[in-house]
Amino acid sequence: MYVLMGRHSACCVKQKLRKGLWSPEEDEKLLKYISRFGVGCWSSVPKHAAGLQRCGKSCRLRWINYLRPDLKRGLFSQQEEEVILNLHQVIGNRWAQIAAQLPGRTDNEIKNFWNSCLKKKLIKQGIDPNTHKPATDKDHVKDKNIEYFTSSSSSMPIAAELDHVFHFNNSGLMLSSSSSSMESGMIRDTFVSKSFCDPLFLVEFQSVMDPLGYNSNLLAQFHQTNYETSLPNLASIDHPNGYFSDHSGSKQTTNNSSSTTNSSNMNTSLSAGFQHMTFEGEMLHFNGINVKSEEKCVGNWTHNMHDVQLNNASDFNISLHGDYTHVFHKI
DNA sequence: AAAAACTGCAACCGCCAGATA
DNA sequence: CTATCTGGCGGTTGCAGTTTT
Repeated sequence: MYVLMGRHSACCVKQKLRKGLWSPEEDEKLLKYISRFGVGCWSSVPKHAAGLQRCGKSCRLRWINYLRPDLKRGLFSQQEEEVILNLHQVIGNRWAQIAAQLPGRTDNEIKNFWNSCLKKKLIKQGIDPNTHKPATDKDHVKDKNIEYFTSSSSSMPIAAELDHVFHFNNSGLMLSSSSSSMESGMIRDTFVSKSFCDPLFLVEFQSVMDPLGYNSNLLAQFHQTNYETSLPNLASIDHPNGYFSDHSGSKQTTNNSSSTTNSSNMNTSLSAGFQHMTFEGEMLHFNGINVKSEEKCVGNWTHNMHDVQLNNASDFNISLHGDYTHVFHKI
């Protein structure tokens, strides 16, 4: 007989298992089972957990969303909220991946928080929660340097790319940059790959965000360039988790000397997308050149665009919190 | 005070991909 | 190679508690 696998309702009906809210007794039975057999084969739970009339799928969910000892619970902090907002802007409703960046939070919890709170908050602020752009501003986003892409296979929001997109590999180091000719699907695939889930890449946007989630400094900077007609999508500026863009490939002629296209001259462009991140490693790849930090980079970086300065043709500094400077050398 | 509307959240649904037989 | 099994994920539902009318 054909059984629709993976269908919770079908298996529950077939096995005459309980549904609905879990009782404390059931929780206890599940905990007992897990402490004895560990987390693993959920389908065997109903067999081995004495008296627990729940299907494996239900048990798994209960454990992940409620019983797991490392769950944080409680209200989301401002920092967590910002992480969610920024990640959602870039990767959309990929709750599991967002949850991977927030220790102690579950995808379900984040999803609920988004649907019940954050979404409404954005709408209230006149921001389309799908695109993270002003709700009335749907048609303006297009110029030669900014391309927005949409997904044909999911409800992911629009994200933006500029001329270069940088990636990290699984060990947390940046691997390569990609030009704007890159297929948008490739960008997304890269971005949502395993490296993205690396906890080392926890990104926090806490220092210079305005309440809308946009960095007003960056916004201003952005408008100083030739992008006057386009409101920057945060995704194009503050790419979290080892992903950021610059606009070095554009033919800009602003009075800002830092906005030229020379690969060694990357301060403004770099900082525009490189604002606050956590990563580990020494080797990075910026703007088509390899750079090596003077020391191993571990921990959070918080800086704003003004803290990045070019020393000479091959070195640049990033000041951390204004009192510590991280030096990079071209190699 | 009672009913209606709203809200938050736990849990279910159904699809999918990878593993295994 | 195909069918089956399993776990994972995002979308959705339904319930209980709270707020509003």
